[in-house]
Amino acid sequence: MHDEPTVAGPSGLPEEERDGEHDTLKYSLLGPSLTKAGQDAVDQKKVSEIIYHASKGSKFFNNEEVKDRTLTEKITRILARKRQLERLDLTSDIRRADDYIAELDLGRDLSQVVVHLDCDAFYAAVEELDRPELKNLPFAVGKGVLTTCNYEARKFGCRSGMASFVAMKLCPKLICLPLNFDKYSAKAEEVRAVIARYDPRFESASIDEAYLNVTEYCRLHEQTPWDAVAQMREEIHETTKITVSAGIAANAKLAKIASNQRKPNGQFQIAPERDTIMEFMRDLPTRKVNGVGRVFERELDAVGVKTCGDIYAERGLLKKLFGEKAFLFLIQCYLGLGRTNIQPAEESERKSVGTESTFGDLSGKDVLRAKLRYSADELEKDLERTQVKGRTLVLKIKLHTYEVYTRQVVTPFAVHKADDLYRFALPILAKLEKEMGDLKLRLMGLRVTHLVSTKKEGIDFFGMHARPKPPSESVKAKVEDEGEWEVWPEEEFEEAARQERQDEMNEIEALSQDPQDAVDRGDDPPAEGPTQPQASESWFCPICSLPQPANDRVFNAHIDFCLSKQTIRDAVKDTSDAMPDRGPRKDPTTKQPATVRGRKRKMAETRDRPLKRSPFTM
DNA sequence: GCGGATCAC
DNA sequence: TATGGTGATCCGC
Repeated sequence: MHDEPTVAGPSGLPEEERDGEHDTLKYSLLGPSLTKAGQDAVDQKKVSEIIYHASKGSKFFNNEEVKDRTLTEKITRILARKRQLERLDLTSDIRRADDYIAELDLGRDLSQVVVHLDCDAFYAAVEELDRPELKNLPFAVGKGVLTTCNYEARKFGCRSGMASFVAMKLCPKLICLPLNFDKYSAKAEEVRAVIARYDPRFESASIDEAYLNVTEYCRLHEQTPWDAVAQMREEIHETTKITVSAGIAANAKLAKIASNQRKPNGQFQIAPERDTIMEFMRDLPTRKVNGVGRVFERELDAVGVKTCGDIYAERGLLKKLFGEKAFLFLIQCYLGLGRTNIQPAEESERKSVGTESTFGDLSGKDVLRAKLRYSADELEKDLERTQVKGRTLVLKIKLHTYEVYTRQVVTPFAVHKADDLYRFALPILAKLEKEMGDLKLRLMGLRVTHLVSTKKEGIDFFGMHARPKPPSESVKAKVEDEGEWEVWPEEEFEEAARQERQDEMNEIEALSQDPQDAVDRGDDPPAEGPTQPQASESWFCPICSLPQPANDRVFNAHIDFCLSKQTIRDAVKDTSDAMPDRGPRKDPTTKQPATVRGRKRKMAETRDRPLKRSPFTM
């Protein structure tokens, strides 16, 4: 682990006394999965050196260096603030912290038995079932970057998230397999079928992790949690040939930590007693807690908090150093508190859908537009699967230097068609090109947020047709009291949706007769004088090619106005001129048939999709 | 609300 | 030679 004395990183010396300029960087380069199992017997110092020298000089490395320096500076500021605070009277902060601690401790719930299940090296384990000859060979899943690797490979220091070529330096015989998501999903379903017998309301945390509340199960079967979990693990292994590790505790946070203690193929219980829990947390490195990553670990380490027990001594400072949320989170770590309500993910919880892809360094306006078009096409597919559209569109780019930028626009209507995604994202890209000169990119991505459902019908697992959900109230109003189980007629739905979109366009047209009107409606304070386009500091609208003032709001207002003047077809034609080597596109107003396959995929995804929870809140 | 940063897996 | 994709949250502005 990282407390190996010879390894760089949070340990030993206080942040400011550490001499080796690259110690923190070397620690960082070890990757985010240090807490994962299988590394205990590995010489981390040696691994660190190999990674460091394999990476040195690369653009990736240079960017990591920059990030490391930035973090070091931030930590310097944190320490300065800490010294400043320590000269002040903190008794009231300490009292407030103590009040909060007392309140939480009083409400501590030890009545529930929560289990965290984690499949061991899941993707690798699934691959191994198909190819038993891999059993005792070091191998990994994932090209370019390892998604996971088996324990044989971990002996060499290989880890998930590691670049393949680095892993090959550590383990020249490493075999890298391509990903087979469908296979893993299918196997995950098998595992879930078993665990559902122990808690039908289990919660999928990811494809290979789940939380269960087995309180009821243990009561009904008069079984101890330990025995019930041992039996469940045995049953999972027998029926799926997959081994899982488990943590048993009074809440999700502790169960998660516990499941890491006896990996692989083991289980660990933290008794539901206050003193046992406090004792366990006292010596637990902060990094073991879900929500504390490499950065927060370093920051905490710098202020003298290495374990959860160390949090108490600094309780009067933490809020001012790290903010309210982090303070509350840390106090809960100190006390070993976490949520106890375990429940299945709900469909409605999704907040965004996006795609991104990495390619070799690319530049050139046309090439980048082709990439943007590709992103739009990919996103359209995902939006169809997930049955949503979004009112905000986010463009993400990563320069060849690994610097990341995101820019977003609020679209005049909720978008999901590739043509719309492309058209509304294009001005953002054009703007970035204006801002930063010709871009050389290694990644581009698109995401929509502020989602609106486009679900036409719900089909439950018995094939029954549930009441459809129209795209909005305005469309819904057009239909009389439809039956509870009636299917929304496809054509009528499409027509209504089309009409709604046209209405929205018309509304924009009406509101934007003069771009200045749109500007005036913005919530910027009124300018001193009317904003006139200034040729010297202007951008060019990618649609009408006229110069526009270099002001975000004005520019966006103009884009809205400009787009609203055009028919969709015109805009498509317009953009396709800048797009060589692309085949004919379908008419964007044409109805897309909802395929049976699409629906099946959607349902599978809905079940697979984990419920994302903030580790900072209960 | 936006953009950067962090985190999990 | 070469370092991922998806989604969420938090913070500072």
